[in-house]
Amino acid sequence: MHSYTEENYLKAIYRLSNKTDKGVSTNSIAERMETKASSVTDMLKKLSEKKLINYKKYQGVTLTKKGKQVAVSIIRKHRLWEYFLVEHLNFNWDQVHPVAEELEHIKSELLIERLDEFLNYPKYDPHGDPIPDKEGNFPIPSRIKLTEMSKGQKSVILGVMENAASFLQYLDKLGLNIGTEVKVVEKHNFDNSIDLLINNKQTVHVSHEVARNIFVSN
Amino acid sequence: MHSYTEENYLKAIYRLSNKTDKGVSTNSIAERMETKASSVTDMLKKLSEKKLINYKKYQGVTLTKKGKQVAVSIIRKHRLWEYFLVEHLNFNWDQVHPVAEELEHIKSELLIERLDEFLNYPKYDPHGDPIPDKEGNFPIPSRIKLTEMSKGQKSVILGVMENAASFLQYLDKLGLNIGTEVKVVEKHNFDNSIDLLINNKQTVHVSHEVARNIFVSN
DNA sequence: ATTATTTTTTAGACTTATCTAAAAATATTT
DNA sequence: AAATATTTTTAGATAAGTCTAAAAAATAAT
Ligand SMILES: [Mn+2]
Ligand SMILES: [Mn+2]
Ligand SMILES: [Mn+2]
Ligand SMILES: [Mn+2]
Repeated sequence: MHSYTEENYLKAIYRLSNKTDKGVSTNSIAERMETKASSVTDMLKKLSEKKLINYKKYQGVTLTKKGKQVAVSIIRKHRLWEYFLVEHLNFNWDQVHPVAEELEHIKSELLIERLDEFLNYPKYDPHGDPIPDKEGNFPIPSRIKLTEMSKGQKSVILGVMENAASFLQYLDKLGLNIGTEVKVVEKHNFDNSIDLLINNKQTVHVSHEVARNIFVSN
Repeated sequence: MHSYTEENYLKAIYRLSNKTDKGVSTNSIAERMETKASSVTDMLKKLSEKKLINYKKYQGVTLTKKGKQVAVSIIRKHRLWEYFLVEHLNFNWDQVHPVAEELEHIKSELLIERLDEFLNYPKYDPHGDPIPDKEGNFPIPSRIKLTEMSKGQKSVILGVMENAASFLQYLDKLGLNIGTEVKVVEKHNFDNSIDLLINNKQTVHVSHEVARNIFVSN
C-alpha cells in the first residue's frame, strides 16, 4: 500500500492546504516535515505518480480525492488512538501525540473499526480536534481563538492548536484544560496578554502566544 | 534505537535458538524470515556490530544478553497486543497475529506498561503462549503435544504451535479451542491420526499434522 | 527592464535493506 | 583422502528515502 513516509507527507499536505487556498508550496512541506526541499520534490513526484496529489513543477500541490481520503484516514487513526491512550491507558494529553504518530500507521481496517466501536465512537480527541468517522466526515467545530474574546466575555475551552508537550504541560500548570470555563477580565494592549478568571475561581495571566493557541466556544 | 527489521531478525533468532542447542544457522534464519541467505549475512554483521548477537563467520549465531532482552520484549509486546485484540476488540484468535506483527514494533515503554496494567497482567496470549513480564520472565508451561497422548488419556488444550489463520479456523471448525477437554479414543498407526472425544460430546478425527501442532496439559 | 533574491528542481552521493551470481568454506560421500 | 554437495559469504546491483551543491525558474526590488 503506502509507506509510512508517504502517509506522513499526505498528512502534512492536508494540514497545510487547510491554511491556504493556493497550492501547498514545496518549502512549507519541507519545513513541516523537517526535511529538505529537494527531498520533498522527490516525494512529490512519487505521490503524483500514484495519483495522490496534483503536481506541476513550480506550481505547488493539492491533494486528489484519493490523497485526501488517505490523509483523513490517517488523521482518524491518530485521533482515535490518542483518545484510547487518554481514556483507557491513563495517558495525559501531553503524552499521547508521539505514540499516536506511530500507531496511526498500523494497517488494519478491522482494527480501527473495532477500536472506534470499543471507544464508543468518540467525536473529539484529547486536544479537542474532531475525529473523522469511517466515511471521513467530521464536524468543523464552531470555535474561536481565545485572543478573539472581548473583555468581559465568558467561554469554555474547546481545544488547542499546538500539541507540543511543553505547551500542554504549561496549560496544566495554569489550570487550563478542555472544559475549563474562562472569563476575560482584562486585555493588555501593549503585549496583547490577557487576564483570565478560570472556573470563577483563580485569575491567571496568559501571554498572546499562549492565548492564540487556545480555542474557546463561540 | 533498532529498526523493525533488526527487531524481526532478533525475534527469529530467539525462536530458532529454542529449537537447537548449537548456534542458529544462516539458512534457517533466511527460511524463517522468507529472505535470502546473503541478506541474512548482511544483517548478522550489523547485529554483531551492535553487540546483539555473537557471530563468527560460518559458525552460526547466538543472542547476547542484550539481544535476548530485545527479542523477549518484542514477544511481550506481540502477545499483549494479541490479548488486547481478542479480549477487548472482539478479534478471533485467527485474526490477531498479522496485526500484532505490526503493533509489536511501537516504541513506548509507557504504552506497554499501561497496556499490561489495563489488561490486568495476563499470563497467556490467545494461542496459549506465555506473556513475558516487564522483567522478561515467563513460565515455561508444562505441556505436551497432542501426539504424545496415549489412548484413553484425558487432557485439556492449552495452546497451539502454529498460528496460521487457516489452521486456527480449521480448529474452530473441529470444535478445538483453548480450554477444550479432549480424550484420545483411538490412535491409528498407519497415518498417526487420532480420534478425539471433545468435551465428552462429539468425536472428531484429527490428522497427525494437526495433532502435532496442538499442546495439551501434562 | 534589468538585477537581485527566493523558491524549486536537478544531479549526484549516501544509507538501509534487499537481491542475484559467483567465490569460499564446511560438511558429506565415495 | 579426494571428490561432491551444501552452506555461507562476498561482490556488485537495485529501490526507497535522504542529503549537499549547483542549476533553473519564479518573485521581488531597483
Ligand atoms: Mn496528535
Ligand atoms: Mn505519522
Ligand atoms: Mn502471534
Ligand atoms: Mn514483527
